[in-house]
Amino acid sequence: MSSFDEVYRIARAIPRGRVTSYGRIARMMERPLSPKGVGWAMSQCPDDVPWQRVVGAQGDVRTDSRADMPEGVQRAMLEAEGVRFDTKGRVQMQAHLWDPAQSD
DNA sequence: CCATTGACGAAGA
DNA sequence: TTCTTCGCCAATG
Repeated sequence: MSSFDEVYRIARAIPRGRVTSYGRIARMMERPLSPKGVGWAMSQCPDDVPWQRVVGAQGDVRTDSRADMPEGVQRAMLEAEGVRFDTKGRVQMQAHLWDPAQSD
């Protein structure tokens, strides 16, 4: 299994309404990638991966910088599954961070 | 092989 | 709290 496949396997396990960060995924791996490595993998993930549930360590939406992706899409998708944002436009990590131990 | 560019993140000012 | 700087690592030309 390649490192990228492991990134996708972990991302697919994130439940609806929960989020995690690039760096956390990096550390969950058997052979850790750098956070940027995970970001690169996510930039070309398969369609069945819930990419919107992966945000920056402080809850930042990072996909708005991409020209091929309309701004606001990630936030809209997350809000549609119940994720709340703070006044600065960041995900309320305290409330939505995914804890694999609970897995729900 | 070298330089540059990311869907990053921690540390310091 | 916001802004810079720097390390990280895979991909691309």
